[in-house]
This record gives sequence, structure tokens and C-alpha cells, in this order.
Amino acid sequence: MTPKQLSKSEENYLKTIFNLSDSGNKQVSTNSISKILNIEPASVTDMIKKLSKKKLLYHEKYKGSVISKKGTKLAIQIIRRHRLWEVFLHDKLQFKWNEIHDIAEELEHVSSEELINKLDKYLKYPKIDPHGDPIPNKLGEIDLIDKISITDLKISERGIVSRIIKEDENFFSLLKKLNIEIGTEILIEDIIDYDGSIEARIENKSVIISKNIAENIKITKI
Amino acid sequence: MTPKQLSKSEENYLKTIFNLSDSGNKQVSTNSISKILNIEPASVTDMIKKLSKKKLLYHEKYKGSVISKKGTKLAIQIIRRHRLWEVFLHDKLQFKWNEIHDIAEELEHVSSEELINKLDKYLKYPKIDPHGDPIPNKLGEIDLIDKISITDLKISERGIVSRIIKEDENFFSLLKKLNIEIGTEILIEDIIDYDGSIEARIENKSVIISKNIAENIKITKI
DNA sequence: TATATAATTTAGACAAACCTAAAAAAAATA
DNA sequence: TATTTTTTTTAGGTTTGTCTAAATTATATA
Repeated sequence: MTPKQLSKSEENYLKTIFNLSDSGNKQVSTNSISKILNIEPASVTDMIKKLSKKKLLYHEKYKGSVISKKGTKLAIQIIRRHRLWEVFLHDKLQFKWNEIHDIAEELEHVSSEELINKLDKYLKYPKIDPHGDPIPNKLGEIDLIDKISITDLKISERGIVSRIIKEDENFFSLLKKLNIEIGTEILIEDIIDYDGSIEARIENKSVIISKNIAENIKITKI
Repeated sequence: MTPKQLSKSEENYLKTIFNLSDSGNKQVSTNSISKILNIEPASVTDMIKKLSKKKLLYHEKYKGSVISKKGTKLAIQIIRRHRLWEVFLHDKLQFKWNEIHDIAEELEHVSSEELINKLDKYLKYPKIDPHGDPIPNKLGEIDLIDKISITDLKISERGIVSRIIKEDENFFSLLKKLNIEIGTEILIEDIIDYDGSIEARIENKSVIISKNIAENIKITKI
């Protein structure tokens, strides 16, 4: 059997499921996929059946889906393409780091192996993309990186922003307002008991960051 | 009305029709489109109706289609994208000139204006692609170039290959066998009356080229 | 633990972009 | 010009990926 190409849709589902399952084996709910892809749960169920038939994931009715080894392998390749294109868009074409996601989202579905490997070479085998996310190599191996986010710091600890998890415009413009980007130094001044908000010092100004936002900003402790 | 995005299919039809109509106003038959796209004539008729409704072309039943001004504008933008990607693939990623077409065929459908304009800038506003075809600028203007092909030369005249019209693998490998690429010098030694074949000298060897092939190789007279 | 609520699946529809077979129109040829 | 051949269109289907509404199962809550 030829390893048959996936459709754009199938690729998007696979990538989403992989991301939701925390790079691996965790069960993913139909609803969570639906929310991320903006597709009705009923349609998600259909696609899950299809991917399940292709052995890209395992599905137990009313319970959830677990991506398979084969599915993981493919998902990682899609993520590799996405992140390499992001590097290209940012480093070569001079796009701002918050403009690259949507375009990479389209480029990632152009599925020539050779194209991606040559692009990788041209970019000198980058290890991370402009958001700080690690780029899988040709074999699908990923460098493990910092899993600490702002919420893991205690009062008076410092970190350097290394990675932004969420990738939507609203979030990006918020970060801009807060003066946060990859490389920004953050000092935790206070943690507000009431709702977990964090008071932090960024570029000599104090700002309040909600817990939810803070969780989506990964850092390297210093 | 928002200028609504075209689908990949619609873009492919439009580009094909534009090319078939010799960059302009000539009428194009349903069958000729069918042959190039490898899609049944009945399906082509369907799509023609659709494009006609969108005013991208004019269609008279059983007669043929003429691309509209609006359609032309869009087709030129698609061709611009295609050729810029070809330059990128060839010059930056070091693909061979006969490998780039199929990949560019996919990349051309990624439709961010800004992406294409930045790519254009990055490539330093190239005027021709690796096949010798002219690249429309941002405004859709195209440099007119040589319209002479090998068949326009007389015996003992010389030309330099400037452009290859056909873009399929078989044709490319034939050219390779004949030692023909952009820049190759060709001397016409004889024209065979019987079928219009051409005997030519290329890199000090005599070869026979069929009329059909010769028509697809554009040259600059020297 | 019974019931209300939420999540998931099933059933049935629809648009896009194809297809095949047959009908209709145009073009070529005898 | 009459007839054959070719081209184009129409009619009716299929697949992919989506939808809505209703039914089913799981979860949360009183």
C-alpha cells in the first residue's frame, strides 16, 4: 500500500489532536477539537471515524481519542513544516513574529518532503521557531525544552520568555501591549491569591497578568 | 462585496484559460481546457458556468470562453505567484530547473498578497523565472519578451534558448537528452519538408527535433 | 441516587468538484 | 448538402467535508 497523502483537513485534525494531547498519549475530547478548529462536534465525530479507520488514532465511543504512533509521526512532520516556514517568514522575509502563524498554516500543507528538507538546509537546520517552539528534525526527533511557565515562578524569581503557546491575534496584541516577546525578562513581584493573577515587572513597569495568560508564556528561569 | 477568495480549482482553471488564450482575448475551447487539466469536458462545462457567473469569463454555449478583464487580472496574479516561487525554489533552495514546476504549482495557491510581495523583494524583483518566462510585477504588468521559437529560424540561422513553454516531466527529460537548456546555442542545419522537423546543431552534435517540440522552445536570434 | 445538564453520536442534507452516459449542436467530410 | 464525426452540454451520481436537529451516553448536581 502506498502511504497515501492526507488531505488538508485530515492534516489539520491530526495536528490539533497531537497538540491537544500534550505531544502524546493523552485522551482528547471531541469538543476540544471542535473548539480549536471551529468545526461542529458532529463533523469532528465524522472525521475521527475516518482517521480511526486509517489507524491514525484510536477512538472509544463517547470517551475520546488517542493519537496512534503512525498519527504522531505524521503530526510531527506537519508541525515540522509549519515551524520551518515560520522561520523562513520571520528570518528571511522579515515578517513580524505575530504575523507568521496564519501564512505558515497554509504553507504547511504543501507536502513535498524534498522541499522541506531543502528549506531546512537553507535555513541552516534551526532548532526553534520564532515563537520559541522546537522544530522536529527530519527523523521526527524533537529537542525537549522548557516546560516552565510564568505561573511556575515564585515571588521575586526571574525568567526570560522563551516560548508563546497560544497563537491567535488577540493574544499577540495583548502581549505587545504588555511589552512581552521572546527574550523579555520578567520578575515576579506578587501573586494574587484571589484568582492567581501575577504582578510582574517587565521593562521597569509593573503589570498584572491573569493566570490564564501567564500559563501560556513559557520561560527559562534565571 | 468582499472580493471573495477563489478556490484552488477555480485558480487552476483561470490560469489555464489565460494561458490557452495566448495571454488575452482569444476564445478557448472546453476541450482544450479539459486536456490540460486532465478533467472531463463535462466537468469543465460546470466550472465554466461557475466562473461565468462570477464574471471572470464570458461563455457562449457551444462556442467557447473568453477570459474577462477581472479574470485576466486574477490569472496574472496567480502566474506571478507561480513564477516567483519557481525563482525561490531554483535560486535559493537549489532545485533543478526541471523539478520546480510541480512544487510551485502548489505554492501558488497560498494567497497572501503580503507574502508574495515580500518574497518578490527578497528575490530582488526578478524579471524572469528559471524557464525564461516573464514575472508580472505587483501591478500585473508583464515585460513582453521574445515570441520567436526555433521554427521561426531559417536554415543556417542561430538562436539562444530563452524560454521553454511546456512544463511536463517527459518534455524536460527529452530536452535533457538533447542537451537543451536556457542559454544553449542552436544552429539550424536543415528543415525537413516532409513534416517540418528540424535538423539542428547543439553543442557540436547534430540532432533532429520534431516540429512540435521546436515550437515549444523559444529563442533569441543571434 | 435521581435528575438535569453537557458531551457525543446518529441521521439526514448540502455544496464543491469531480465522474459517466446520453443528448444536442457544430464541424468535417463524402 | 447530407451524413458522419467531434465537441459540448445536460442529467444524474459520487466523495469529501461540512452543517443542523434529534437521539444517546456520560457527567454534574440537587
